[in-house]
Amino acid sequence: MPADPDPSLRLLWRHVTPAPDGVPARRGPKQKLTVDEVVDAAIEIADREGLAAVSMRSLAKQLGLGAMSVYTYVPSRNDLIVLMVDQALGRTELPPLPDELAARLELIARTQYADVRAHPWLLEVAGVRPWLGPHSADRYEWQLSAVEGVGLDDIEMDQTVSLLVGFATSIARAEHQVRLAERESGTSELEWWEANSETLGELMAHRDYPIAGRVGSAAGEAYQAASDPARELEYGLARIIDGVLAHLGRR
Amino acid sequence: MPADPDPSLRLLWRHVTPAPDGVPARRGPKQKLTVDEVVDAAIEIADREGLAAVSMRSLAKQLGLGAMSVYTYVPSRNDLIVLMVDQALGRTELPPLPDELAARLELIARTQYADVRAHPWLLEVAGVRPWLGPHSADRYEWQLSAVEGVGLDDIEMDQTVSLLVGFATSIARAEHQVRLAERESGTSELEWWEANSETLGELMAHRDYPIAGRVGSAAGEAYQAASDPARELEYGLARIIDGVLAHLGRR
DNA sequence: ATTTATTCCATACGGCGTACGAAGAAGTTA
DNA sequence: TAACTTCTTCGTACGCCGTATGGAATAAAT
Repeated sequence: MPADPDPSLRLLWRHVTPAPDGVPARRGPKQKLTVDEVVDAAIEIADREGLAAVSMRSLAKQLGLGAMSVYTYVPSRNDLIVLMVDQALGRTELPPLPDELAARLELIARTQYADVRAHPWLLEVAGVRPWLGPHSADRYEWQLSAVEGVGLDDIEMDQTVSLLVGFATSIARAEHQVRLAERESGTSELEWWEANSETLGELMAHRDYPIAGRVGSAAGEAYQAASDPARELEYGLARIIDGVLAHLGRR
Repeated sequence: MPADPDPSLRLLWRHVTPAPDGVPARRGPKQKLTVDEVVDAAIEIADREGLAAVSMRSLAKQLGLGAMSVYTYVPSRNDLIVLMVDQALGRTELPPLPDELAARLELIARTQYADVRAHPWLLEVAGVRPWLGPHSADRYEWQLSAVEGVGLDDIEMDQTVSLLVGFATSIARAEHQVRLAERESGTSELEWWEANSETLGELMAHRDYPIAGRVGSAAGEAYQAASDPARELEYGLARIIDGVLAHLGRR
């Protein structure tokens, strides 16, 4: 006998299941809001101030509810986050797939990158079950369809999609870490460097970093910053696509 | 006039700087412990129970101190985490570099993967400044030396290292997410699937997922789990290395 | 009209990081 | 030696957090 199913699953798929039974006819007072409105409000806060700012109390205030009333819409904060993820993914329409395989691979990565940049708090989600909501499922189907029929076996299709998505996410994450640190500390990256580069140089002078020193300053000059995510995306994507195409060509 | 330098910087490099001035001769009572002992204890907790379990109170208890006494060693929890990162990275000796370029690229990724698996809480670190401690600097120098003199320009060297490290990290992260969810929810991945696969199947039946359905079950059979990080690492790494070599061959 | 299920919410509990200030220890100075 | 200064240790407290509990109001079912 399996344990009870996760309650958030039915909540996730609430829009695709028809009415659960003939007439629901709930008893008590009508709810003031819908689950969608609650989740949208949470997404709005997270977009603006990060996932940490989505507390049950702040969300309740935004909705004009008492703190505990949120729990009549959503069983817990973790479940709320699961709903936020799927709802946020549902906001972007999946673009049509181009004819060229390379362009399709690129599109998988760029779509992921764009979505994660639109909702950077997606990168802060941790400790919840892998998202298996309708919009994530739609997206996975779309991603797989981009590599269907090109000569990859089923496992390789999954791995290729993972590779592209994982890479795009890791670029966005590096970028996000900087913003997060800026928000937490209250000082911008530039201010931090101005305040600390002298000290850092003095400390590092006790050791020898010939290559890192040369590469670091070349990168600093080229980027006018410590890193340039956009260029890293271009470079890595080009290498990965080449690698996948070479793999197929070898068949 | 730049702002004051970050105090955690001097703490990070405390072992490579010589004595700050002739004789330190601090006044008050001697400290019972050293910063290294404090950071080691924090790493021990994090290795065992995750970064969230490293609270100032739990750490103090482990050290036999009052909660606030920890602040005489370390200015804040965030600074502690910065020290933990660099100290943990210093635990692994950087292996010698092989002769073959492909093997060197592989080693960069595998070393990163192994370290992050040894200290999974590294993946939970967020909102702190990019680590610029002595051990991270050593590692960056080592990584760059693996791609030095192979025909990449300085920027590409940095990007190649980023690509490999980012990819290895993203694999480890996918793996860690599962463990984290297991710890948070108290149910294993297998239990969750047994409890929910039926419900999930019923919900997904309302939509059509032809490719995802086929690929998902193929992957499930091959992996005996929802995913297989080890194989994803092999696959992705092979593609990336091919891509980088092709890039060089084109010169 | 009564019962029952449901919403909304006030209160409270045990956690968190850390600001503040008191007590005592170990150097420096008179 | 005595007074002063600086530093460590730590108890207390503040304002956050997620959420358990239970009471009042509401609407459907009986």
